[in-house]
Amino acid sequence: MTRAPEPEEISDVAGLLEELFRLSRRLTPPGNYSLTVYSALASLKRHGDARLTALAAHEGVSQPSMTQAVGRLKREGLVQQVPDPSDGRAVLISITDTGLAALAARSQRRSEGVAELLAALDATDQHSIIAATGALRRLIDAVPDQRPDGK
Amino acid sequence: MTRAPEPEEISDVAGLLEELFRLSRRLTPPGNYSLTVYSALASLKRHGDARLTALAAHEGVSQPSMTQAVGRLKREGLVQQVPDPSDGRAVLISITDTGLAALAARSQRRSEGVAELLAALDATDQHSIIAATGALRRLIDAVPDQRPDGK
DNA sequence: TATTGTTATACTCTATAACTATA
DNA sequence: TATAGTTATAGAGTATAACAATA
Repeated sequence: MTRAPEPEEISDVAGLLEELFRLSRRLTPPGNYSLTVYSALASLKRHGDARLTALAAHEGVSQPSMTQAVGRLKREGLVQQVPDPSDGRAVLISITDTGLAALAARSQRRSEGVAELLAALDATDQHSIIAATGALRRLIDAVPDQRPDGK
Repeated sequence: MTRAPEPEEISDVAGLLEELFRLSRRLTPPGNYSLTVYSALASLKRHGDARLTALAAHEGVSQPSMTQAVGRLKREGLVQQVPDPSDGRAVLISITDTGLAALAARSQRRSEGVAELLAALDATDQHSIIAATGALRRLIDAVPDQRPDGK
């Protein structure tokens, strides 16, 4: 049980990740915020306040894209943007109570969708998925933040 | 080991799916085809020829969106589109050898990225992810195709 | 000079509505 | 009438390039 993953197992995982995107979209009704916007919001909740550049690097989008995403969140009161007292160039983005509530509502809806899907599986499958969530989260955390200029 | 999943476990899985999108984007260099385009292409390979409407329903996008996606794939020779002999209104989309090759090249690149990420995990995590791939694929297959009109 | 962030501009993806052709 | 698909149009998301302000 300590052998290294075989190439076929790795490509299985890679193919799976591709298909999971489809699932992720289906759990996101159109008309809501984009996946990126929510991902950024979730990141602010999980990791605390962040600079715009750091947020863009973490989400893997360009700085201007994040400027626009944050602009929208700001207009709708889900985040606040304050100047960084220690650096006149920088701004700090933080999630508001409204933002936390929006995130919670969305999580609730998504959980309901996932619960329905899980219910279609047998107990063995359910438990192997649940057993793998921690590992998958660590897999995601292994994704390095993008360097702004790709250097 | 046969108890039903608890609410917290379900929301863990749901939260994970949200974060997977970030990973998915990071595995997709910009400038390539969109995730949807590749998802449709993979679906054609896996399930065989399909009507445009069926493809749109399976991917969870509108019919016009799929018309455009297929149009692009057609222009670049990755799919073929032929009239359905049994129904003059319908068309059948099929993947070409060029399309299969493009899919294989992309899978190769993504597998390399996934291999790097997996290498950052310990053996226990690696194996719990690999052990869950079958179950996760069945979870995805449990997603119903979208009705064109949402009825 | 380098970094942080915004503005300008263009392209892709997506949706809804209106349309054509066939069942 | 209903269904399969396309065309028209608009809005969101994204990128690169050029810019302003600060370090």
